[in-house]
Amino acid sequence: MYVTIPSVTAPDLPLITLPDRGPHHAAFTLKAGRFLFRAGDTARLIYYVHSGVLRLTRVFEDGRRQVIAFGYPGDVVGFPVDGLHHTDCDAVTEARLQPYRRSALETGTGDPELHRHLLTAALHEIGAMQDHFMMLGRKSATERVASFLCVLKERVGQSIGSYDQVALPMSRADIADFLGLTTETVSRTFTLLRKSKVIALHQVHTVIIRQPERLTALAQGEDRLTPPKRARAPISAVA
Amino acid sequence: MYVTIPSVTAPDLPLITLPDRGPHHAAFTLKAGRFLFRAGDTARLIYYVHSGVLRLTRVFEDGRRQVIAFGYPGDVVGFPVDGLHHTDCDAVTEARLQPYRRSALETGTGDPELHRHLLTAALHEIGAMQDHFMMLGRKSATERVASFLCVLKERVGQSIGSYDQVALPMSRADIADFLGLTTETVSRTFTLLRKSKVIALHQVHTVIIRQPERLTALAQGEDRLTPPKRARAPISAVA
DNA sequence: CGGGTTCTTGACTATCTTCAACGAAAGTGG
DNA sequence: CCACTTTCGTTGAAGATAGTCAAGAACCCG
Repeated sequence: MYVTIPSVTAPDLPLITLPDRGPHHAAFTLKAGRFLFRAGDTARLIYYVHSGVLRLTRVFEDGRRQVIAFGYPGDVVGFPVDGLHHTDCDAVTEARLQPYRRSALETGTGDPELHRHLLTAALHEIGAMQDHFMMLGRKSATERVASFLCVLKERVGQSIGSYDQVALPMSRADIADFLGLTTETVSRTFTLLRKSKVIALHQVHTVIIRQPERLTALAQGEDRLTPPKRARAPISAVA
Repeated sequence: MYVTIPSVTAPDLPLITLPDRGPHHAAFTLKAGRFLFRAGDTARLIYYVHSGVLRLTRVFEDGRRQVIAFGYPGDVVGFPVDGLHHTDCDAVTEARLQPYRRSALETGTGDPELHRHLLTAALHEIGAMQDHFMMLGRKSATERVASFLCVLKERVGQSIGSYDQVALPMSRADIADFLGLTTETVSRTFTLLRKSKVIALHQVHTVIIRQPERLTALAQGEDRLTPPKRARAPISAVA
C-alpha cells in the first residue's frame, strides 16, 4: 500500500482473489513481528496478502530507515529484482498469506490467468509508487499524514455510527518512516488534527475521522491547520 | 532512471536490446520538448529508449510538480496502469524510441522472449523506485544531489583525461522536481560542491567529477560539505 | 504492579524554502 | 549579425517547516 492521490486513483482496485494451488503453496499465517523475507534473499515466492498487515522496509548502514510500503489485504508483496528480494518484509500484525511461485509471475507457463493477475498487480504497484513519489517529494507533513489517513480510510475504514474509524496497527515510527518524517512530527501532526477536530483518537492506534471532507482537503493542500498560537507570555517589560 | 543506492544496485543491468518488429513498430525519433504521452492517455504502446533523455512527470492542480523519472537509454517507459498512462512524458533531448505493443508486456502470446524482457524491465522499475524512496524520504539536499550525480556518472559518464564528465541536459528545475527540492537549493548545492572542489562546472549543463570518492561519500552521508562561514562583518560596535 | 517501550510535548536549532534581485544564456526579429 | 526580450541560473536575506534533544506521560506486557 502506498499513498496515492485520491481522486486520480482507480476508486476500487478489484481485489484480486487468487485460487489455491495445491499443498505446496497453501496459504499460511505469519505471526506479528516475524520476517517473511529479507533484502538479498533469493525470491522463490511472491505473496498475496489475504489478511493482516505487512511492512516492507529498507535501511541504510547508518540506521536511517524507510518503510517502502505496507502490505494490506489485496496487495501482492515480494516482487523480485533479478531473482532477489529487494526489501525486508515482516508482519505488523498476524497475517494470512497466499504464496505463489515466482515463476507464476515471470513465465506465463502453467496458469495464464494467474500470470495476468500477478502482472496486473506489478503494474499497479508501479503506478501506486509513482503517486507516492509526489507525497515524499512535494507534500508537507500535514498533507502526508492527512493523505495517509485518507487512504487507510478508503481501504480499511470501518463505519461506526456516523463516523469512519481507521485502525493504525503500526507504530508512529513506522508511519514516520513511511512518510519521510520523524515520530515527533507525526505525533505533533496527529495532535494538531485532533485539536482541530478533524480526527479523534479513540485509542492511540485507532483514529476516528470526524471531518472527512476537511481531511481530504488537507491531504491535497486545499486547507491548512492553524498552528496553535503559543500563549503569549506576559513579558510586557517594554510595553 | 531513478537514483538508487550505489552499492546495492546490480552493477550493470544488462541493457536490454530488443529486436525490431516490423514497420508498424519501427523505431522513431521524438524531438526535444515534444510529448510522447500524457497522464490519462490510453496506453497502446510502451517504449524502449535507444538514445536521448525523456522526462516523466506528474503535476498537482496547484502546480507542484514531481519528476517521477528520467528515461535514459536502456530504460523502458510507459508502463500502463489499467491500460492508461499514469504520467506525462516528454523529451528532454531528442530521443530515439522503440515502441512495443502494450500487449507484448501484458500477454505472453506472440513473442515470449520480448515478453520476458519487458517484464524484467517492469520488475527492475519496481526495485529502482523502491531505492528512490530512500532518497526522497530520508536524504538531505546534499546527499540527493550527490547521489544524482553519482548515478549519472555510472550510467552516462564520459571519461575525459583523468576525470569523468557528466552531461545534465535537463534544467535545474527538472533536477529539483526530481529530487524533491527547489531550484535554488539545487543551485546552491552545486555551488557548494564546486567550491569544495568535488565537482567543476564545465558548462552549466556539464559537470566534471573531480573527486569521485568524495562524491560517493557525500551521497551516502559519510561526509559533509562545510558550509562556507560567512565572512564575519566587523560590526565591532560593542567590543 | 513494575519496567520498558511507545507516544507526546516543549524548547531550540538546522535545513530548506520563499521572496527578491541580478547576471548569464538563449531565443527572436529586424 | 546585433539588439532586444525572455528564460534560466545564481546569490542573498529572511522566514517557515521539520528535525533534534530532552523530559514526562501513557501504554503494554509479563
